[in-house]
Amino acid sequence: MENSSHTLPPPSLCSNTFEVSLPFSSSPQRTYCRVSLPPSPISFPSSPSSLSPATAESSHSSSPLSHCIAPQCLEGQNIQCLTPANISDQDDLTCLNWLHQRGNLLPLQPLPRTPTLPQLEPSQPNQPLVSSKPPYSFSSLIFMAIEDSPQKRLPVKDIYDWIVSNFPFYRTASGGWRNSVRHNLSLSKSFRRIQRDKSQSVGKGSLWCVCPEYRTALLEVLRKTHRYHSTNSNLLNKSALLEADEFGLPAVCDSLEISDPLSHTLLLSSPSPQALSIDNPSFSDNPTCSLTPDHEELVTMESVDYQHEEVCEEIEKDPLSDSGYIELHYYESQQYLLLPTDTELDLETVEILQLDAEAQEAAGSLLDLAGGGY
DNA sequence: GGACACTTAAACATAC
DNA sequence: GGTATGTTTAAGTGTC
Repeated sequence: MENSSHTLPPPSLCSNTFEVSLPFSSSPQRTYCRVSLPPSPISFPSSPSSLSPATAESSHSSSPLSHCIAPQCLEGQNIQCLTPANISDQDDLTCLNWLHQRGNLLPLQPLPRTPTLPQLEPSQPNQPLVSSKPPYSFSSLIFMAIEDSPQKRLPVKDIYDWIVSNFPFYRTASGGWRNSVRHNLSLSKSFRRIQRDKSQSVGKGSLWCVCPEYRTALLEVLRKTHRYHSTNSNLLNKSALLEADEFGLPAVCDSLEISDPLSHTLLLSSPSPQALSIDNPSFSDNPTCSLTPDHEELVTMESVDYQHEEVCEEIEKDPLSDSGYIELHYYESQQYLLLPTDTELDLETVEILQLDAEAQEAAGSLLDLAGGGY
C-alpha cells in the first residue's frame, strides 16, 4: 500500500471530475462522474503511476481493479488508492477485500454478515469475503469475454478464464458451469465457431466469436441487466455508511441526502483513448470536452434514505449487495486534478457516486462496444 | 397455463 | 487412455 501522498491544491485549482475506470477491458475506457470536493485538501498517493491513466489500461488479467475510493475516502486527509500491484487475484469484481486494504476506509474487520453473504472458511484467508453469482446469463458472460478479447474471438478455455478472472463466484463453483458455457456456445445462434489456423494452432478446440447479426441483441440484454442492477447498486453505499456509523467513522452521509435528482446521475462515457489521453491538450484543457452523446449513458443514482432498519432490510434482499464498490481514478495531471473551466464546486457536499462492480462491468462493456462497433 | 429463456446435468462423439 | 472440446437431449426454474 502506498503510504506517501501529495496534497491537492485548493479547490479552486482542482477538478471535480473524477475518472471512473471500468474494470475489465484491455482497451482504455473512461467514465466520468461529477463529484463535489470537500473544502479541505485531499491527499493522493504520490506515485504518478498509481494514478496515471495507464493503470486503467492494464489488462484484466492482472486485476480489474486499480483504484478505489469509498465515501469515507473523500472526507479523510489520506486517500489510499489500490493499484494492480497491491491488489491480489482475489480482489475482483464481486469481492470486497478491497474494502479492508484501504487503511482508514473501513476497519480491518469482517463486514457485517447477512444471509446473502456466504461465510468464508477460516482456512481460506485469501479468498474473497463474498462472492455472489453474477446476474448475467452465460450468453452475456461469453459475449463479454469475447468482446473483451483483442481479436474478438476466443477459445473456450480462454472464455472460462475470463469468467473466472472477472467473477470469483466461478472460481469456487462446481465445474458444471463450464458445461453450461459450452452448451451455450453450441446452442446459441449468437456465437459462431471458427476453425483455428492450422499453421498457428496451439491447443485444442476452435475459436468462438460473436455473430454480428446477434451482437445488437446481446448488447441490449447486457444493457438491460446493467440498468436493472445499476439502479439497485446503492446498497453497498448504505452498507458502508452503516459500517462507518457502527465503528464511529466519519461517514459522508450528507451526500446521500441530496434532493436534486440531477446530482444523482453518473455520467458514463467511453471516449477514445486518444481523446482522453492525458497528453491530449484539448482534454487537459477540459476533461469533459471529448464526451459525445454517442458515448454517454446516464445511470440514475437513486436517492437514498438510509435509516438503519430500512438499510439492513434492503441489504438482505439485494443479491448484489456484496459486490458494490466505487472505482474511481483520479485523473491526475502534474500532480493536480484537472479543473473544468465551468466548475462550481460545492464545498459543503461530497456526492458519492458508486456503481456496483457488475454494473460497472456491464457499463464498461456496453460503452466500449457502443463506441467500437463493427 | 403456456411460451420462452435460461440453467443444469448428462450422455456421447471427436480431437489432441 | 485421459482430458478437453463440441453437440445434443432432457428436465427444472423463473419470467412474461
